[in-house]
Amino acid sequence: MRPEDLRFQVLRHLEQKPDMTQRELAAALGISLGRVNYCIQALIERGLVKAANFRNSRNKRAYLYKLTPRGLSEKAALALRFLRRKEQERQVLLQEIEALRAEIGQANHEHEKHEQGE
Amino acid sequence: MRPEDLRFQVLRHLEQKPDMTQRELAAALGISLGRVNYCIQALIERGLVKAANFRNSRNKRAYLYKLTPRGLSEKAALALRFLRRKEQERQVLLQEIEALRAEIGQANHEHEKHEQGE
DNA sequence: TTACGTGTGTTCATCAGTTGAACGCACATA
DNA sequence: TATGTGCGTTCAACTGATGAACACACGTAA
Repeated sequence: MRPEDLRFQVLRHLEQKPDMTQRELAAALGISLGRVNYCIQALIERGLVKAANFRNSRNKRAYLYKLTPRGLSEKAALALRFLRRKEQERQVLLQEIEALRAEIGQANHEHEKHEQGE
Repeated sequence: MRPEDLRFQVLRHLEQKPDMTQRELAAALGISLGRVNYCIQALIERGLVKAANFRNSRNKRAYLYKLTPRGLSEKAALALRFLRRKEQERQVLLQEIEALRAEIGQANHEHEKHEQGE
């Protein structure tokens, strides 16, 4: 997972559920705790996320990770780029698949017809 | 790139062009020379590829990498698995894309209509 | 109050994977 | 012979990810 994609996914999750712990994020994204921590620190450093105290004002731990206005717009921009890239990846994949089918000599395009149509 | 995918791509290239050098393979696959060497050694070890002397019988270098019968069948099996996985990846990608579109709120399905149809 | 358990963010030694510069070798050529 | 070229091979060094261990701030119960 690219750093850019990771930032996007973290922003995405935190917007919908700001009280996620770093461990929960790590599990949800399938990466390590250390990497999540590193990513969140970067987001805070950039001013895209603000760590608000949770439960008790003097508690330095157990944060609420709230997206700042800049964080929201950054997340929207990342979403669009992410989407565009995924669309392109899907197109590339189609070409690879067709090349493979031709190479294998299988005429099993019937598979596609059972997928969700386009 | 997964080790399995790398083995497949190497077999694929060598079948079509057994006189490729390791440097050419590295460039074609976008990976390092060392990794190609490691992969080819593994293929030879498994008996999927045989390194035949090229140009001159006493020359230990400049091999022809010929696929053995086992190499051919292994390559065919890998191709099928590779294809199946790519198809699945493409399906997953479609779901991600649609989820993103819903999240972004864009109704730009028109994009698809310009792609190669299914 | 005190002591303990729990869950948090943080740190960092360790590891697995990759790289490509450097090397030894076998030619072709002069 | 001497030199240049291109090959496969090696491996020290780099990169990025990991998760065990840690310090801390609570809640809870003795």
